[in-house]
Amino acid sequence: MASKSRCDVGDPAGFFADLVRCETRLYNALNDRLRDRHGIVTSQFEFLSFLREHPGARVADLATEFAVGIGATSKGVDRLAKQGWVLRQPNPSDRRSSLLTLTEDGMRLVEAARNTYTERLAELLDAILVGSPFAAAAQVLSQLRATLERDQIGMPAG
Amino acid sequence: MASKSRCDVGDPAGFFADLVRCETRLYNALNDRLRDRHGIVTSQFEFLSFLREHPGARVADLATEFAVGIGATSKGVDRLAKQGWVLRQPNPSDRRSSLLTLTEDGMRLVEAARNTYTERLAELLDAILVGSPFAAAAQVLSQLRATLERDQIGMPAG
DNA sequence: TCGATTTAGATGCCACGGCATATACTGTAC
DNA sequence: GTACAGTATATGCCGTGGCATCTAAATCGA
Repeated sequence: MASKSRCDVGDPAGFFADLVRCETRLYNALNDRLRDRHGIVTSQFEFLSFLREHPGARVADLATEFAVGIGATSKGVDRLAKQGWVLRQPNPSDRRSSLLTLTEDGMRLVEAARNTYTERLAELLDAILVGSPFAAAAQVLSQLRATLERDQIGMPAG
Repeated sequence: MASKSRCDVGDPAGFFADLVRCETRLYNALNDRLRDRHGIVTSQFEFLSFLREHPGARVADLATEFAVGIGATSKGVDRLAKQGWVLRQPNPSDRRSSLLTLTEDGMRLVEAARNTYTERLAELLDAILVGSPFAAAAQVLSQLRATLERDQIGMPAG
């Protein structure tokens, strides 16, 4: 029902519908588990995780990575800072921006949450990982993502 | 970078990250185009489109389909009704619920928006549809979606 | 038939993102 | 150096969703 796959070109609408539904449900399921165990939601985990891998990143870097508006990103960082997980340090080479780093608490949190996240995600995707052309799907999504990012498609205004 | 694809099981986290990023950007891009041309956003188009294909559906049917809370769905339907696109008709066999249908205006709107939607989506996915194992990816997503829906994973509370 | 449970949906409060705008700083032209 | 365009981000207003709660109606049990 979902993907009718006409011969030439596939079914973009069906593909996209499946994409959105999967994303929604997986995101919700991860939210539940992360909130339950660590008191954060997936979007917060993603911010923290990015900062763990990119210490000293700026607000704009987060906004670009996640295709979220700068304003929303700024507010999100504010909330993480208010919880004592993220530190804004003045940027010596540009006083308009701050360099963001995880605090000790933030580091501990993201390490713990990462286990939960990885584990839950493996559970959720387990059924699909075996006996499916999973690698092909991963490659398609990876390539699609790269194209969208290269062309800056879907970046919000603010 | 995105999907490192270990041999045995793939990279669930990378797969999911790509999934979310693609969904975000495609959704944003469709929002822009639909808002510009028809004054609605993708979530509204999806509701209207579902009602076109399922006249007489109830609020709970929309909530289940889109994995959105019942409360939020009720409010969304309210807004569509306030615009004169959706009609709530009393359900003769259960007075707690209403049967939802599109008005004439709603039908005209969804027909027009569907062209925009399909066309823009084809543009966005065009690069990926050629020269990629697209069918395999579609199949993986379709199967994943079916599994998540069967197990009612990721349904919000309200 | 009547009370208890369940179900459908509506509503209130809150968190969060989009967008527009304001603010502070930077680089550039003169 | 000073005005001016550009950049980085912070803030305010609004729309929307989650969750908890409320009501009405259906269903179940004795």
